[in-house]
Amino acid sequence: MAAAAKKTRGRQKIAMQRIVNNDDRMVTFSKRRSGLYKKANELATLCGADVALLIFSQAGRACSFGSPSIEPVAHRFLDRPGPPLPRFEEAQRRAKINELCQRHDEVVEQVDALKARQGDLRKVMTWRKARLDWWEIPVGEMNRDQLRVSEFLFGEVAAALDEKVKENNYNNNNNFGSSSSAGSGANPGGAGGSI
Amino acid sequence: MAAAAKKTRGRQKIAMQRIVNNDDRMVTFSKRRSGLYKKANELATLCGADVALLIFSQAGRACSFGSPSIEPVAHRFLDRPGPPLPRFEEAQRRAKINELCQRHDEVVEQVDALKARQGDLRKVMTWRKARLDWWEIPVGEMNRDQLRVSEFLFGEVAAALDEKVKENNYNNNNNFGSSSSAGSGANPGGAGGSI
DNA sequence: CACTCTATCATTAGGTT
DNA sequence: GAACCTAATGATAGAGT
Repeated sequence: MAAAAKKTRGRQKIAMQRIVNNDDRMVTFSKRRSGLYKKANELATLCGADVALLIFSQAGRACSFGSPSIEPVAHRFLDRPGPPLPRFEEAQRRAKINELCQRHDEVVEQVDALKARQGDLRKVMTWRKARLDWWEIPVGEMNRDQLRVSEFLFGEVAAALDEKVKENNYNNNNNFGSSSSAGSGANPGGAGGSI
Repeated sequence: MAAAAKKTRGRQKIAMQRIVNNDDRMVTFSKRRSGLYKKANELATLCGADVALLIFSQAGRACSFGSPSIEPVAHRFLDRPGPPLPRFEEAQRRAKINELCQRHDEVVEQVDALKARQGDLRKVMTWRKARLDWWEIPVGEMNRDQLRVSEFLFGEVAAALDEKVKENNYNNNNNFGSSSSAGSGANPGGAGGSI
């Protein structure tokens, strides 16, 4: 019988040298940067390591990834040898992030399971309702942990939103998941939110 | 003819959580660190980017990779000259935001797909559109309800925890937090453990 | 430890929408 | 750009040396 025509050529080997075509290079940069973040996060998660990753695109745009975060790790390296940093709060924060990531993965697994079973929407609705109820708890009735969660999350959200709004002033792309920084184009003077 | 016995089991999937066994964890650390270096180098080569990678093993050993080298890239990131932007906090905050938002969007995506498969596509689209609109509103102009919604959206992953633990009771047994983080079973009731 | 081997899993180049 | 797809390439877990 006739061989079925392949739909795509699949992944092709590329030479390990600068990609000449601008579009291809930018696409590859974006894809591989995400891949690098993922790998870095996996290393931190699996091995309990602290990882900081700084990237400057060829255009000069700064991107970063850090576990637990950029600054402590970077300074820990740059300031060596020096007085050891107090690590208690860092550990605390990192534990939060890590557990959040772990639980996120569990959520993904659960969702996959639900998809596989096809048709148990009730659980999802229950799940979402429960989440809503959680945030409906009056502040006065929150316990200490809940308050801490609220403060932490909302502080981050507010900051991120603020940054995002600035970006939207000159860029239609308001995808919140983008890891791009504000970039130099938005703030010629450098006074803005660019890293 | 008789099938030859397989010599090895090949690569096996592992859970994305801290590797408990010390030897395995160290081996994985070494292997993946090398892999990360290679990936970072490929990103720098293919895309002409400057990359700095700092790693502290759990034992506190410092490792680094840099293209062209560590210190210039790191300082370029940490020491922004001139403009009044010595805000390291922003950098670390952004790193966390990016990571969390990417993961958040992934989960949202899963839920969207699930709902769409149920035939409720219209609601999903409406919801997503509304969600996009939120980002257009400056934080300072948000009313309390909008802030609460933003908080909810961002905290979706974290807030799912409790329900997730419950669901695990009849699906499969997950034991995360085997090391540093708080155990899951310890706080079944309500947002108890830290994020 | 570092390196090999191999089967398997994960990532991604190149398209398409 | 981002999301999705497919077919390859690439990375690596586990075991052995």
